[in-house]
Amino acid sequence: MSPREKYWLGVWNERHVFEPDPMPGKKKAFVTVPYPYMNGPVHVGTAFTAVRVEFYARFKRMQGYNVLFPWAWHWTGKSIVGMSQRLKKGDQSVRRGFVEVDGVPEREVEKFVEPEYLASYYTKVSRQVIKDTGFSIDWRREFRTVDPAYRKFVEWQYLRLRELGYVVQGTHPVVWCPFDKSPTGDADRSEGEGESPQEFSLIKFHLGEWALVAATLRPETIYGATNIWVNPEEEYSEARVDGELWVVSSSALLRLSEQKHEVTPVRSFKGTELIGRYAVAPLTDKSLPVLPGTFVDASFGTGVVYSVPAHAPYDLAALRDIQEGRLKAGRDAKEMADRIVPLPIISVDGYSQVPAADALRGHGIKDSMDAALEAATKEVYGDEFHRGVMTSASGPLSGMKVTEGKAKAVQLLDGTGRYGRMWELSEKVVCRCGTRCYVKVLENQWFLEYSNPEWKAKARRVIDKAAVRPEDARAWFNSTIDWLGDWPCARRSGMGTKLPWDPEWIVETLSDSTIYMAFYSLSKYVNGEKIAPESLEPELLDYVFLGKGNPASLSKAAGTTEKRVRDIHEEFSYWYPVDLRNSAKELIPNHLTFFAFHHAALFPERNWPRGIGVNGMIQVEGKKMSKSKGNFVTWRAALEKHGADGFRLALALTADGMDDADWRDRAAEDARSKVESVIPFVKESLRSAAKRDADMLDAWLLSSVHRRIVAVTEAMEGLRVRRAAAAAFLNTWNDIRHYLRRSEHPRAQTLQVVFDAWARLMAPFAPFMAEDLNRELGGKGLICQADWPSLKDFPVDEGAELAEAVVAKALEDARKVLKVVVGPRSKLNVYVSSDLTRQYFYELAAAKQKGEDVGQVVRKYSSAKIPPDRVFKLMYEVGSETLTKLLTHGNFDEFGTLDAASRFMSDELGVHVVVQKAGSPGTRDPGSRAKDALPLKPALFLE
RNA sequence: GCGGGGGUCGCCCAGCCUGGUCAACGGCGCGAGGCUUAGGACCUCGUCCCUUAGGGGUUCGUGGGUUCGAAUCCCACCCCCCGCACCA
Repeated sequence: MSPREKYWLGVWNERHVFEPDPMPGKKKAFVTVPYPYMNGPVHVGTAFTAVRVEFYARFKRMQGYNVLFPWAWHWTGKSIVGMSQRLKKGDQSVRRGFVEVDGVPEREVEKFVEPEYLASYYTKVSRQVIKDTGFSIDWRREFRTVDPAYRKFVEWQYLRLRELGYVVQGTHPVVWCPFDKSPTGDADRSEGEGESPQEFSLIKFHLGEWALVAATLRPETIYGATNIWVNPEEEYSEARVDGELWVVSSSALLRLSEQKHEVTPVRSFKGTELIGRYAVAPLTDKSLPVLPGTFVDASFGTGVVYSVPAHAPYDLAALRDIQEGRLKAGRDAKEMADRIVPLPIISVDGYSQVPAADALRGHGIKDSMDAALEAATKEVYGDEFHRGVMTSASGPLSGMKVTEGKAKAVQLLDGTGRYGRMWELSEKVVCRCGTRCYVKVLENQWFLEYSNPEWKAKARRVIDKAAVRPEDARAWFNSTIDWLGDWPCARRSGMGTKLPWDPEWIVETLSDSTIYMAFYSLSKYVNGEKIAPESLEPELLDYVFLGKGNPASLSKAAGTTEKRVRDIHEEFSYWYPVDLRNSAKELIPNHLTFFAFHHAALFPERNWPRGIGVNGMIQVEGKKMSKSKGNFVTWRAALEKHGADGFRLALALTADGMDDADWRDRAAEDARSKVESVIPFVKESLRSAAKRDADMLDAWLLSSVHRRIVAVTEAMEGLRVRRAAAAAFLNTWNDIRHYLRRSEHPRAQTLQVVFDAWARLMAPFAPFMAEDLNRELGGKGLICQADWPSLKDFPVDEGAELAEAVVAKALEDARKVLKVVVGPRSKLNVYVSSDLTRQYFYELAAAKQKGEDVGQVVRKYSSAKIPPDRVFKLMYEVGSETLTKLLTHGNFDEFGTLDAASRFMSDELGVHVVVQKAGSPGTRDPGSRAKDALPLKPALFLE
């Protein structure tokens, strides 16, 4: 950190400039960003989202608002615990992540086996980097989501939600890790991302007194079944399942019992025992031989598969393995296999009668261990499912589409009593902890009932009433509200708050983060030890957040004063509702929508959020940022490399709205050098400035600054941060540069007021430099507490703007001419239009604009010898804005303007520029061009 | 598949809502010049094609349409990114 940065941080801190308390009567802005999850250090992505709120906070403060921007840390959840456990187990990749990516010293990593330590370490380093970046945060309100007071707050919230009937219990299949004893979401998996529980059909084949149970996704193919596969190497079990005697793989028993089936094992045996026996299929009553299939995975489904060689590439390949002797089978089994021919029951365009055979050929598959079988299977299943038709060989299904046949088959099978269901994953899923996952049916799971139509309607009204920035995001919110179903809001493991009425369950991490912005009012008192966490009983919180109950008796129960309790309620009432909550767009489908739902449920309408901001995701050098790709950029690393102001400005300039940002080192360096050259530029400019009266050019600069102030203000209100920063920094700078170049003697007083405004415009983005600049300019006090530039000090001067536009246009035309003309170029004659032409132009343009008869005007000025088309064309060319300015400033002195600028134009063009007025006596006009001059379009002639 | 956002002159990107001032802002890169002992930084000019007078031609994913006029409006299509849940 540079000494300058350190200095200003110290000043802001000493003067408590970012520690607001309620100021009744003063307008307020309460702005928030989701607390970051502390399983790692904050990174450039966190910064990109948070800095938008930081800019907005500083902007609003300068506009005279009492601004509260608080911060907190998310510890709730199982990821922190999971990482800690993996480290403990000796997982080197986790360790490397800590050390190499996050930059944690070895001696600290040792202590990360304690999850709380891990989180507290990252909290410590993250807090410091946010402070060093100069965020205008009120740290008095900081908390962690595992703090006792916060737990009390979450308990209160869930008690009230349950009373409202929004928390309900239900049963649900989940991907389950038996080691963690917890559902395993996508992020928790090392294998099998995107897999979710699928419902398989169970079909029972009679084998003596047993039901040999096969699992399938294609029950309609029962009509094409030719045999049954079991893996001779695997262990199978006889067991009583839901009152019947089943035979399935031993591993399937566990899964069945986890899926609410009543399972009592009887005995187990090797798969070989089943080989060569016959089992009877339902519906067709065919006796099918049981054959050895080494491709059968016992830990998938029931470990029993019925074979449909016409339509399943695996089955056909395995059958041929036996028939052609690649797989050793017993003599009986071999004979049984030899008698089997594929039995087609589905026809598909583009395939022969036996699609499986086509697929084997097409993929060059030789045996049942071929890796290409996976793809071949997908292909055949897909085509059959979408385009297949059941043939007459499929009995009652014949003529149906496959999709219909499937439903019909289920119905028929169910009627025989030889049908069941089982949840399964179609691909292998492995938990980060290394354990293979399966589907468990969770009972008595607690849900937030987001499917409730009344709740949905209310949430929708929250969004309708809120300002959503950018506006495009609103449609996404609305479709999310429609789509959202019940959300499991509690789980068994990880850090967090227990459900008060069912302490087996811990409130899930997204579900405890919905209305916590309200807690920032209270946390100030808790941190200041003005109220004890254990006294925060639900009734007291009802008063704090809802104004319900009697503060006198509540304060007594809480062991504090009535005034204290009233103060806390006042604090909440002052700051709430949230004026802006900003997050990255991937939080729309969950957090931000939950935020709307819960406010709708718990708070009266006046406390619903007023503003929601959404930004894009961040990429690094054009690629998605990830720890494994090695392009992970921590906030700390970026800050140290580019300095606080450079880092902030670079983030500001990288993207707007919901667009994804691209973090480029080069761009950040550029931003830094821009910030750093501001003050030298200002000093140098002031040194060469002169004391003189204001002229047209000074008026122009003030007018331009007026436009910039408007642009920055509007962009900031709309959270168009990139646009705002570009206008504040770059465009304003360009205006000043133009002024300096254009003016022979830049005026000190003009520069002083312009620089003063410029410093303020830049202050939200580059606060350190802005403070320095403010001091350099002799400003008293702190710029972060100064007023936003006032438009009154920068009057619009259309005449001056018009004058500059005319000069710029003349220069542009002259450059074009100089570019194409070869030949003499020592002198450029510029002819301003004559009074007659000018009068003609004005009247014609005015007539055209008003839609009046132009012919009359043309006839009146026929002596000007200018075709009206030229005038109309020019009108378009200059644009309605400039044209209107011209027509309303009838006394605009074009000749005077250009004549005064002739020296400047000579310098710019490198030729001597002579400005003359057409029609005045003694005009030198060797090319006889003067007559062609029009207002805003002087004629040119090069000699 | 469903939902959301996008495809602009080498690259990044503005413009699109409210059609004409759009060959199209700004930044990067590149070229020329200035400054400097030199380099860097900084400043100026140029950077679709053609053009010996400010002009012309062809462009804004593709194909149609509306209009005197379309990057901007309408329709169809193609392509890219993101989300799709027990997870922060």
